[in-house]
Amino acid sequence: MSITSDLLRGHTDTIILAGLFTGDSYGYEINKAIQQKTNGRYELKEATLYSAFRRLEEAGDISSYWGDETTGARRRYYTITETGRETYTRLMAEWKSAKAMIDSLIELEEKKNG
Amino acid sequence: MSITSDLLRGHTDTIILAGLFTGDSYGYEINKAIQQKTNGRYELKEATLYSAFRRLEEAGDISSYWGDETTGARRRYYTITETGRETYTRLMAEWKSAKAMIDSLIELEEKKNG
DNA sequence: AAATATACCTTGACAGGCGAGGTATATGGT
DNA sequence: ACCATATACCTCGCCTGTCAAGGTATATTT
Repeated sequence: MSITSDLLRGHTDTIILAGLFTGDSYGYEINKAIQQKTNGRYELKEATLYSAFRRLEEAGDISSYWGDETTGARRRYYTITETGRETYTRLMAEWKSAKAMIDSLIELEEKKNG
Repeated sequence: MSITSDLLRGHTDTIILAGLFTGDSYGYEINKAIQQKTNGRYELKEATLYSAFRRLEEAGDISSYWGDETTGARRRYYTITETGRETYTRLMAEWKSAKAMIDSLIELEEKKNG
């Protein structure tokens, strides 16, 4: 397992929902976008990516359809649903509170003098 | 699984090392401190806590000894090692970079106009 | 012909978290 | 005397997300 993977764990769904928020996309493209945004420091492994799609579709957060490519490899496009937008909002809020919580738990406390 | 548990996953070791950084402590006390710091919003489950101790001791990040309580339940105290301090420093740095990375991946991008 | 890029998918294993259960000592209430 | 509660430790086995490894297919470049 790579260095950051344990810390990124649990954010996969949020990352995907964020990627779909402003428009439909497909797995390969979403992953390329992630690599670009992180300057190649992070990518979703394919198995992780596609199992996340399954999970999200089962939960009703996204829906999918086959693209009508006449050339090249076929693409399965994903759309974020209204439920998915709500999930995204909730996950964002949870992240903000988790972030503060983690910071307070792992930073060393100043010793209170006097 | 509780709401935040997936987001906290992977931080257990760092939290424990932070708790031991300024002095020896034992499982029950460390967990109480976590509950206090988070105003009861978070706690390490016992199974999680003790399996983390095993992991950290095996890795050489902490060492342990039995307290000499003459009354009450026995306590196993843990000490952070020099290796553990280095691990803590590394995990903190990783957290800072992961935090920035996650933020950039899950926040919605402003549409660039013109 | 072979390598590379695009694009999807499945299987099986691993690791961390955790529910459930167990052990033991001390205190306070009835 | 009995019970609940708090303190304090431990183990077993399951669940879930991640991922290495493998597979399929089309199109382009060398």
